[in-house]
Amino acid sequence: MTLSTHVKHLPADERRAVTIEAVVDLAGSQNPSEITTAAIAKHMNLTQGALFRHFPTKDAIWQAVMEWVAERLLARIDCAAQGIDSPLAAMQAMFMSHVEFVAEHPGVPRMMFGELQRAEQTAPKRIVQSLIQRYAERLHRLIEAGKACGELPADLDTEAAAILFIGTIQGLVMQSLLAGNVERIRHDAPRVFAIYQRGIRSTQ
Amino acid sequence: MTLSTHVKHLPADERRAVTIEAVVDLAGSQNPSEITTAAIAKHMNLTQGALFRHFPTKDAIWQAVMEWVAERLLARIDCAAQGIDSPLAAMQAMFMSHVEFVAEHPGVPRMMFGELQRAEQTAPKRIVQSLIQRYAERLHRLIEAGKACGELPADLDTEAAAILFIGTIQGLVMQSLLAGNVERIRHDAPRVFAIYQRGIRSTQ
DNA sequence: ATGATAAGATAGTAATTAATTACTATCTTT
DNA sequence: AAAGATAGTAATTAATTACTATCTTATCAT
Repeated sequence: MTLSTHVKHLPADERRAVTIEAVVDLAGSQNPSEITTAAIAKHMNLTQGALFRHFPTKDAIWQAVMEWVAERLLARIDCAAQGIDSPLAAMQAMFMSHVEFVAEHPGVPRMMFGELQRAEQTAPKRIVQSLIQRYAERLHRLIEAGKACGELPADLDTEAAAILFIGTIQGLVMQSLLAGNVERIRHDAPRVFAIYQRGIRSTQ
Repeated sequence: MTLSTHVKHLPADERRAVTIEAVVDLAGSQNPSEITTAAIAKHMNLTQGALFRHFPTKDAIWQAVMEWVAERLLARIDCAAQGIDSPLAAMQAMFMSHVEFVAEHPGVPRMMFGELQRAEQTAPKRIVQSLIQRYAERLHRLIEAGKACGELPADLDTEAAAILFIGTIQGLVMQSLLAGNVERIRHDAPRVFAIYQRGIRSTQ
């Protein structure tokens, strides 16, 4: 009975999880700002109105999605960097795991960029801001550690290096949007990171 | 009389120019995908319906805006690089003039990114794609010239270097969206470019 | 001056959107 | 097995959207 394909009537928390999954999925193939509640519902075989049994507003859906993204992305990069002694190697592991995350969920960076663009200070926008801040903190710490152990030059501009780290991934995303090909990200990432790495390592 | 502040009843081509200006302006302070024809008209002291005297559809407005952007941006970077013998110095001049353009019109990179995100192949999206392709061509030529004259290492990954060049600017834009401060771009640009430059110059 | 015409205002339309409603089906607990 | 709680449906709402039809006004060549 429970094994039957009758997957309607999910418990509320599962339904919310499925909703988040649907939004992340949709954002991978269409402009996040054009995702309607009707489209979300259709993608998960539900009626549009039923969504509002689980979320009070559409903004609350976006909030839940961005919370999911923030939690998962930070967990991924933390896990990737864990146990790596060399700060530079840890940064590379962070970069690659971030890129892998983006390749699995290409809608993620577009959703984040889309939220940042909003003029009003909405809840989802604040979540993205805090995510990027926490991300930058991790980078700052690693870069400073790299200076301390001599892997990175002491006069390296920490803030600029962090900005460029994130921008590098944005560049890869833009390239994949241009080519209409998500797979490219995985292919280009090591090549682009190699240049970034030389940029922060080289003295003078 | 013509000197009076009564600037209603503009000739059609001037009205179109003012419309483009209004859209570029609005995109600097709000999500481009949320710019309505009513908002455009209000920003230029016109009624919403009057816009359609000069553009057949809203998409035609975006098309005109993106044509304006493509023309101006390419002209700016071409002008900046002109007469500079050193390819590396020319790239730096391109970068700085691009950043200056973005700082003057912060809506531009967001409009471009927004257009690229659209799933359908619209006219404005095609214009953006062609703009970035032409941009990348110029970068490829400069990088190859840099290799030829010995300013850049022969084994530098040209394509990756071009991707990173554009991504670097995207990173600056994202930072300004985070901080809600456009001025930051001008301040951060030289610092970030310095790292990029070391990345493409350094061998191994 | 005056009439032709280009440009703008006003007041619509149809379609789409997020959200709400009344009602029904299903699960869970006693 | 009855009863209450939870989840879903289908239809409808008000607001917003791009776009249009009709009337009015300004501009300019003659």
